[in-house]
Amino acid sequence: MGTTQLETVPEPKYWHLRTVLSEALDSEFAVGEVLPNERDLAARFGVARATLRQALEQLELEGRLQRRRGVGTTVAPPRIGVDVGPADDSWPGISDDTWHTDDCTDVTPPVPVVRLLATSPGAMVHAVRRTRFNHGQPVATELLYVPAATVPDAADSDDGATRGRSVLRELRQLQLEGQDRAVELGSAQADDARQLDRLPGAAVLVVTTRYFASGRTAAVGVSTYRADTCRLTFGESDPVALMAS
Amino acid sequence: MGTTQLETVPEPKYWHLRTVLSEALDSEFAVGEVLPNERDLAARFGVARATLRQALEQLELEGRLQRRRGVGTTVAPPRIGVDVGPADDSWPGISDDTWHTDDCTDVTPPVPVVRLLATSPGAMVHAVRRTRFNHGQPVATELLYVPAATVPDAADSDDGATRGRSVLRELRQLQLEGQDRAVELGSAQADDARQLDRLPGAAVLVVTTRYFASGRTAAVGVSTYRADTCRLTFGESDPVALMAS
DNA sequence: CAGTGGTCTAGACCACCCC
DNA sequence: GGGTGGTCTAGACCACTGA
Repeated sequence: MGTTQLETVPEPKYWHLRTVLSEALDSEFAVGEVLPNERDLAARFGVARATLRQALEQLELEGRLQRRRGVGTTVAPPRIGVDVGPADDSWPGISDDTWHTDDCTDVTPPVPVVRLLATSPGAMVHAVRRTRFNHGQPVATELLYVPAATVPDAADSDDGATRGRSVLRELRQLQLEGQDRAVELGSAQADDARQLDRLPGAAVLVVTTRYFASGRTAAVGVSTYRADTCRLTFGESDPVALMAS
Repeated sequence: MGTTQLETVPEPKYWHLRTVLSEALDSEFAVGEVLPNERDLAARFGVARATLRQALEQLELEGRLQRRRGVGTTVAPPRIGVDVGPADDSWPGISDDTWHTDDCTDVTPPVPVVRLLATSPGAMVHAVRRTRFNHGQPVATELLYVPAATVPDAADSDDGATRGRSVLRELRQLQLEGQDRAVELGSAQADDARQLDRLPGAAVLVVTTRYFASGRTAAVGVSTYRADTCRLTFGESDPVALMAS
């Protein structure tokens, strides 16, 4: 990549740097290739390391770069499209092996979830923790909140994962009447970050799903997707359009 | 909080700061209230200003804070939910006054859009630029790419906005056969940033919509939503569930 | 004008990975 | 080990806002 001069314009240096690097990535680097380290790059562009890092952070947020401590900065592959319904797999993860059930505990859900579930404050619900994999990499973690009233027959096994699967099995026996979703930006808490192989505070897309059954909100799922590597897709709203490549 | 780890893991200062500030926002501040300036806050917590800013950036990304140069840092209101279909308003913005048509030009669309439209590379298409408002504030900008073949009768007016409305009118006369969407994280380019009253590089949610008609992709919309203030909602997939508050 | 957040610098040390 | 990115500091100056 050429060491272009940074002319003095009203444009911030880090932003100009981002553009220059972005173009270099397009033309001179292959996916997976390792970039020079930050100190060298900063010297090459004649800026402080902090300024260079601002540009790299932008590019990482955009899914162009992947940085790993102790390893280096590499060119990221294009984002993977992960389907986030609403599709045929009405209940969460039915007929799908992309989700792995990790655990199930009984908790008092956070306030926003209580509002969606319309349970009484302080009431305990099942919380099934799952991880979604794609090409062997974890792309999302999820907490599925299921009031005990929704799944009266769920087994009370000792093993959390087994118990979680039992809750899910019960769920699928219900007639799903509808669902709705919301997507917003968040930052990964410590535990989510660890599961997603990211640092705390990493940008994530939070998908909140409400599942309706028996005329009320039967469950609420809060899924946390890596924002750098994922593009959330919402399937065709009409089956006609399946031909487009 | 009782559960201490066996070995106290060194949590980054900025992350701890984020947590402390977040709790303070919950308990001691009202929406719209102005925080102390960054230099004072940094001194109060005994950290460098850059470290404090890292914490503030997190909170701003999460939609908890709003910072404006020359003014100060204020407590942000809860995110507004903006509907992003697929709803009855099948074609973009039909029966909706939340969108304002700004302009219409003929361009050769960027490569990803060309791929979605399946037009020949280098072919010109109409590009309608619109802005979405919510409570008087701009929340999104959009570029709607419409191949000339889709809207043969669109007026060739001089005024860009009039021309854009003409293209949209033509669109709505077509039978919409379906649409699909994708959501991903991006950073605002200079012009989008200006329209959204943000700085370049601000985090945005990019919604890409394909509209299908006449057995092919009739239009592609690329909408850019402010990630700090918006929660994208996807309407009920079944009308049964309209009772939940 | 004074005060705010935004940008930038030149260092330092730490946590992690791999050889 | 030596090399990487991650955190942190203590300054400086700039761009913008509003009185």
